[in-house]
Amino acid sequence: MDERKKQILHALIRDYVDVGEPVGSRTIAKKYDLGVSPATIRNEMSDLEEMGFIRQPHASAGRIPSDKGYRYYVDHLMEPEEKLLSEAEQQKVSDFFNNCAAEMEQLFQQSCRLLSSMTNYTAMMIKPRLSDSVLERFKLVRLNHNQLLAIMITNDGKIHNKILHVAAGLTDGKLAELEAVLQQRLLGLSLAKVTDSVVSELARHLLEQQNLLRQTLDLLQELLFDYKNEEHNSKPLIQGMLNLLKQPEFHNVDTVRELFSVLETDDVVKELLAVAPDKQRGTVVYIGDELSPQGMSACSMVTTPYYVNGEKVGSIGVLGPTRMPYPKVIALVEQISSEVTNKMGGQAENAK
Amino acid sequence: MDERKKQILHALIRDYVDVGEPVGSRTIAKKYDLGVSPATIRNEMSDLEEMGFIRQPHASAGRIPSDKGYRYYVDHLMEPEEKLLSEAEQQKVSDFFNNCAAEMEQLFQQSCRLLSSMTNYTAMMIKPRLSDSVLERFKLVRLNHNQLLAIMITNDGKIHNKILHVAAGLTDGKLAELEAVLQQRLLGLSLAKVTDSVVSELARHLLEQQNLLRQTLDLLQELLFDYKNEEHNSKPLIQGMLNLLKQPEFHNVDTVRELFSVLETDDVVKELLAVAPDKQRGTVVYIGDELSPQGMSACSMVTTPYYVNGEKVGSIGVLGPTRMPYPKVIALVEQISSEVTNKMGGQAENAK
DNA sequence: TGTTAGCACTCGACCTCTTTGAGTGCTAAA
DNA sequence: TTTAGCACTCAAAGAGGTCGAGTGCTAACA
Repeated sequence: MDERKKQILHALIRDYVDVGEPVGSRTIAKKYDLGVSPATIRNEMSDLEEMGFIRQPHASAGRIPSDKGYRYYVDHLMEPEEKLLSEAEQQKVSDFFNNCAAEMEQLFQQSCRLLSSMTNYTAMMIKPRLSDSVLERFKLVRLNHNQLLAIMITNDGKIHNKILHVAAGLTDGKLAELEAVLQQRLLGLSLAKVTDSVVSELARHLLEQQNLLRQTLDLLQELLFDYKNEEHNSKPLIQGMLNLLKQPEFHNVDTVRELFSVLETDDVVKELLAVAPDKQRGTVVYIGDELSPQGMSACSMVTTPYYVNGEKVGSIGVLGPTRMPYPKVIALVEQISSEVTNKMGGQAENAK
Repeated sequence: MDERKKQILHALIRDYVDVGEPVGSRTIAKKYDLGVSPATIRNEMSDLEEMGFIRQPHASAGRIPSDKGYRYYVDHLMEPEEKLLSEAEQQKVSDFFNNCAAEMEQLFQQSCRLLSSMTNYTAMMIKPRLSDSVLERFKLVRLNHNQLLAIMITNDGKIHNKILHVAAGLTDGKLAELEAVLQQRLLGLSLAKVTDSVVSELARHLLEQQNLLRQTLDLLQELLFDYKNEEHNSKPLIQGMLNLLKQPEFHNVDTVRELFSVLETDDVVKELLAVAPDKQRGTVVYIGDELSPQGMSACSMVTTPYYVNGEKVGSIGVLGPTRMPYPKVIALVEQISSEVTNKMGGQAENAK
């Protein structure tokens, strides 16, 4: 892979991403002046094709990058200055985060929407796992003789409730004791750490010292059960699916249907977003067939994690056609993810 | 509009809904035996076209129903027996509602999904307005010296929270008094009725008798503010947009994009669903251009309200192409809405 | 007067054929 | 090793032709 081949591949990809049509040798010679004639470029392109970096949609057409070509571009060819956001974009992002909602749930939604509108692709995000959030307050409030309201406040500022049915014999005094014990044992733990084992240890403790009913324990189990499953929370946010319809790649309804069906099964998206941060530090780009699920081979995905206290708690990403301006998209995703990280960090401080 | 014309229109619509292609005079003569020749039917169809009930997509094609034709069909031609659900469908619906989730939010989502999967169209629903739900419990819990947790439980079983910041001077005693007054004045009122006027009347009362700070009032205002706006709650549920892609009417990506954009702006959908129950008792069918927003003229919508304690609290409906089997869809929508009504009634009883 | 048969006519769908032009690969010369 | 020149390929777009479903009209019939 000599220098000139690199230049040609780079030029070809830039042009194709821009225009969306197969690029011929003449075009490259004219637009990007490499100091050689189209014929030379043709020879080089022939080599590049043999190496698998580009291909011809049909015999008498120009070349388009293959997945492998994009991969090489992303790994070796992209230049730092391509990644810069324009003045206006920079402005738009920081404006948004200066004025955005304080509430977490809304922040997530709106960040996602911003990302999708600025890239014109589909943005997706997994929210921090609930089980990572730390229990900051725990309250038991009596509603009436046999109903109790359990309140948990976590460090992300969320308030969780559950109505518990209790045996009639629970006096106010015992209730207060119970609350105190629970507070002592559970506060400061992440919901994940409030595992069954902690709960059951607590059970022994309560049974011996406080002489409280086993039933209370079952209730606690029940209370935490939802958050272990955390079905509703783990559903990824997806914004701007319609943007994809604007792309010429998706002008065929069947393709669209296939792709959207995949997106609708949240699991797939979740896996894609979730796997990324564990495997590798920072931003990950999936190109074409690297997206395992069927029906997405015409797509690429750029994802990056965001952090709270230095720990990866979720990811945010963009799904678009393989023919996407990778540097721009990567820059945007990273910019927004870092803003989210900031906001989350700030928010978490405030709540403490 | 003589009897034979009606028969021909009826036959034409049934056939077109079934097959999806323009219907010719020969087809009608063969399939539905009206005892007359194609020529006669041609003459009648010519009249029907002049009257605006049917039209020709192009000169040498068969006829298809116009919006007006569907309208006439829905208003005068549909026969009760067309509306019957099959054994299997009936079974599916009742099975679903026997095993469905107890929680409201899930019930709504799942009902919507059921409706969309059984019709193969898009189902949509507006949830009961929060401001209609009645305040059943009200609690103030102190978190620390300057934070208060306000808890409201409404008769739909929902728990609402808000953290309030209070002046440091609020003693436990005053807090209890405050809670008592608020309980006395607010319980049993719908959130809508807890209007600014009630709040401000309460303000006077508190200021005079309890000598509590104006600040507390502001907090209460703030507390209720969310529920008056109730942004998040009023967002309509939409399920099965992808189903529409299966319809031949939506094989053109531009049409799809236009339609989906309309659906994405919740307001439009909300209005459609919301207007229905006020205007008229029971099920409403919008056909083609009767759906005011641009980009939906190829669609029809069937909506019907559901009730709690005899009052309309929301609606559920189906959006599909104008070429839809109206009787079936109407029957399904009504069936499911009545099941939802049942469930809601039952649920409301339990919560009390 | 209403109904029917017959027939000419229309027009989209589909097929084939041709033209056009962008782009290549190859060869021979610089 | 690079370049110019040229023959070749192939999709896209357009033109022409056939087919068939379906109509409208007219004249005959009950």
